[in-house]
Amino acid sequence: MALLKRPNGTEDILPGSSAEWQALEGFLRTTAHINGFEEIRIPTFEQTELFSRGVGETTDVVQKEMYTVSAKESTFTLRPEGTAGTIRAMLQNGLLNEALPQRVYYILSCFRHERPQAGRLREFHQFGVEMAGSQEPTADADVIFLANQIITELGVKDVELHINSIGCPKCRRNYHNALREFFLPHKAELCETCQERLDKNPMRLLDCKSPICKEIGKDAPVILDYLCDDCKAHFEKLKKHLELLGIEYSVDPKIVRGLDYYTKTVFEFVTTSIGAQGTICGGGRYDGLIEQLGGPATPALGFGMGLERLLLTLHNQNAESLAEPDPCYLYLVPMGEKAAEEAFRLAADLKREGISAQTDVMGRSLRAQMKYADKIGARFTMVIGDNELENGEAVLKNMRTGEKITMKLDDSFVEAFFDIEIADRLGMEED
RNA sequence: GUGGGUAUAGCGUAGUUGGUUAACGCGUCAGUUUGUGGCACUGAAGACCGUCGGUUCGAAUCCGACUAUCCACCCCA
Repeated sequence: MALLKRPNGTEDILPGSSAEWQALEGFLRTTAHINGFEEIRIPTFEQTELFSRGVGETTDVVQKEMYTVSAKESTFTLRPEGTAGTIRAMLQNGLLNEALPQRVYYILSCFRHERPQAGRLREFHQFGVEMAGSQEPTADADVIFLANQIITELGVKDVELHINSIGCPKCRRNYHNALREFFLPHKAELCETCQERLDKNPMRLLDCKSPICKEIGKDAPVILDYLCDDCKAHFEKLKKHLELLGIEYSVDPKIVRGLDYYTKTVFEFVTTSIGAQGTICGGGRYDGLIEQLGGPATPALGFGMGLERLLLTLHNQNAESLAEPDPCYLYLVPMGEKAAEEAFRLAADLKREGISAQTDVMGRSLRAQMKYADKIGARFTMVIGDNELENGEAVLKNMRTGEKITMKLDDSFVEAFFDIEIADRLGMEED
């Protein structure tokens, strides 16, 4: 039988690294909570229209990257991002009728049919937050603070925060016209994609990597000069608050987000450590989205953080692992039928008390059992044979130090071992 | 969707100008007298050399297609 393989662009997270994922997720949860965000959990698939309406009909994500599946009489789409579904859930459950602002976070996987590459998967995991109800730039600073706190406390290096304002629909229209006017005379010289972009989304021209387009675009008009007074003031106040919080940033007028819903503030945390896909975190304000999805006109903003990219960055920077798997604490080594029964029962007693304990299920010799205990990193072992059963005493061996102590095999055993485990854990922390 | 690189045991690799039983390290399993792991030693299992087709007396080796994978474009987290 041929072996079935996992689909292209997906990953298995194996026992060796799941501890690290758990640690990361735990850290994200507590940090989000400290910042006033509570978890929301939403379905993996939604009605396709939610994304075409929310993310934008013309975006690449909607046009060519969605996994749309039909089941029976309906068709659904696997979420390509978290914002649309989260806003939908908030509206459907009336969260915007509660005290504002509403702050929610989520950890979920997203699906996009792209060609996989470094830092880009077809199923990837995202931590994201959304804050709804405030139009104040302080809200923007509040959200960026959380992203910044996460990245700095994880010890990620070589990350820069880039911010920009792409204005409200009004200023953007003016800017688009200015851009078209600027580039039109050079249209023939532009690369093929840029010729298309000129029509579809002229702001993308500024982001092109082709040297010719770059050269032509050098003196192109800058969005920041086209912002209306309101958007300009918003951006200025955001910058002031970032400075107030001691968050370093640079203004990058070339940042353009590919999802249609963004307005005013957009930002990215970018690293150079993981190849071409260096955006670890991206987000911004989307004041029009909630209304677009049929809710009351409500300003909001949020960000998404790619967890694979985050871990990839930490690994490439040789950061200390976030967590090591917790080992087995006591491995019982029985010799003989009777002892095996006793060891089996004893291991169960330990497990009921929350102590991770194992014993032989392979029918192995003493020597082989000791080797196995060593390989799985067991902290302690204890051999139990006929002598031990008779004397009611057994020798506990510390596998790290080789130290041996004799313990009574009566009712006091579990409690006594519990104390030893605590002492060992404390000792480990000191190392 | 468009480029380019790569494809040999679970992992990492070797395989000389096509030539007979495809090699090595790590890992796995068993053992080195049922009384204590790490080191060492002995042995074993494990590969239709990515798939299909072609050239040839003969292909892991040359050619083609496909698939997977990696990197980049595009796009985004």
